[in-house]
Amino acid sequence: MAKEHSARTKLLQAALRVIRTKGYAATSVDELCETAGVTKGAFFHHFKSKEDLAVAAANYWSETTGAFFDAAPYQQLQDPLDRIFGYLDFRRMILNGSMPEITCLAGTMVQETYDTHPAIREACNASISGHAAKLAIDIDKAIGTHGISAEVTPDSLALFTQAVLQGAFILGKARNNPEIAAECVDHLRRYFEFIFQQSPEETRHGD
Amino acid sequence: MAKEHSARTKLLQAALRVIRTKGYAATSVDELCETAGVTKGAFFHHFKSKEDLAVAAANYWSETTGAFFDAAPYQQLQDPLDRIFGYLDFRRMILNGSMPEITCLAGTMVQETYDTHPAIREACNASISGHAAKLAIDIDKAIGTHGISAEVTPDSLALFTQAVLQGAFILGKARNNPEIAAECVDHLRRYFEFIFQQSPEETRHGD
DNA sequence: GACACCATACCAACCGGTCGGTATGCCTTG
DNA sequence: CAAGGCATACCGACCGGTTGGTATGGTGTC
Repeated sequence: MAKEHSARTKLLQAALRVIRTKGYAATSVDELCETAGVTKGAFFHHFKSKEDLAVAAANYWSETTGAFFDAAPYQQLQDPLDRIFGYLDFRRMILNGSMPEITCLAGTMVQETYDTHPAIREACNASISGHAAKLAIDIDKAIGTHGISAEVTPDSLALFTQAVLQGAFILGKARNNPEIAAECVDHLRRYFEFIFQQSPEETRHGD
Repeated sequence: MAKEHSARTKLLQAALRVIRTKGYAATSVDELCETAGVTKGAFFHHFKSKEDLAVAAANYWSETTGAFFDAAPYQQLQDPLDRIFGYLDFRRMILNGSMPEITCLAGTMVQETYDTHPAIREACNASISGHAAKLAIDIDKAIGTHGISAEVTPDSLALFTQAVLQGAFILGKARNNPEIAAECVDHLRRYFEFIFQQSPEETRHGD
């Protein structure tokens, strides 16, 4: 159904790049077609509307990023707590690049569509909440094996990590500098160290 | 220069409401005029372009929110650390309302304009970074009077609070529920408690 | 009468979406 | 295997409506 270099896939990849750069509303169908190197006819053959493309792009985003994190090296660690810190260090490490490359499509789109395009909102929510749910599993296990000092639920804490990341992207965009995003992840990591009562020296830090 | 019910002010207030609901690009000049109850002639008399309106709206946002937080009751507290927790509890308290009412104009606009409209990006950055700078002053004082366990800078920590808030808004929009935003502020408060070594019972909690 | 303030009429460019048509390949039937 | 039948993939001209922006003229106030 989804060959590698079909017009549909090229349009989805173009959508990731363009929408992350200028948002959903400012992205025109014509520009998408030009970036993908296909015609308008191809666009409306595969997607019944611009909104439909946005939903498909959010789902495509969920699939590709899901596979990306599933294949990350930290997933091989046995201890769930190690995987959590591995995840945080990994997220900090991949903050290298330009803003359109490192930001989240779902977070960008949902900002301007949550009230006007329910279908897009739901697809973006599935992407963000689904990603958090995977992390919540490890958090739950880590609480079971390592204990915890504060009363926090795995789901709430996992969603908080996504909030920090989304906010870090906004700060990075506003200041035109991804560095601040890395600092935010550092704070987030320190919060996890506090919660799981680890000294900062006990685990290796990103750089 | 800025009478209370002038066409200019009505347009700025309309911009806050509409742009926070559907974003900058999806907001048309016509809709802004209709919402404000003025004509297009008035719009282009006061603003030389749509982008100019956006910059003015971001500055208007900085002014009004700045005055709002300056007048908040927690500012009367003597201890800078009390003011910090007062700020966090206040931010949590004002998370009542619909998403367009409680979200940040600057954070919403900068997402879709950072790469294409430098003037808007800079105005949004001034709003967010300026707000953080005020908080950083109290953080700096609190570190001086109370000490601190981890090595964090006031600026970095203040910006982190803004990242959490911005991310909390995105989560709230994605899940169509402001409640998750409040939970994020709870986590943020706990992080501050860890950093300043306060037990959670020592200070009064929001509700 | 100069100026700020605003209303009305209008424009060219661009928008999302439609439509008639073509190229290709697979399946079926003889 | 030849031919018919049909589905998928794609093309690009075209459409009505909307866009940000302009041009011009009126009206109240100093």
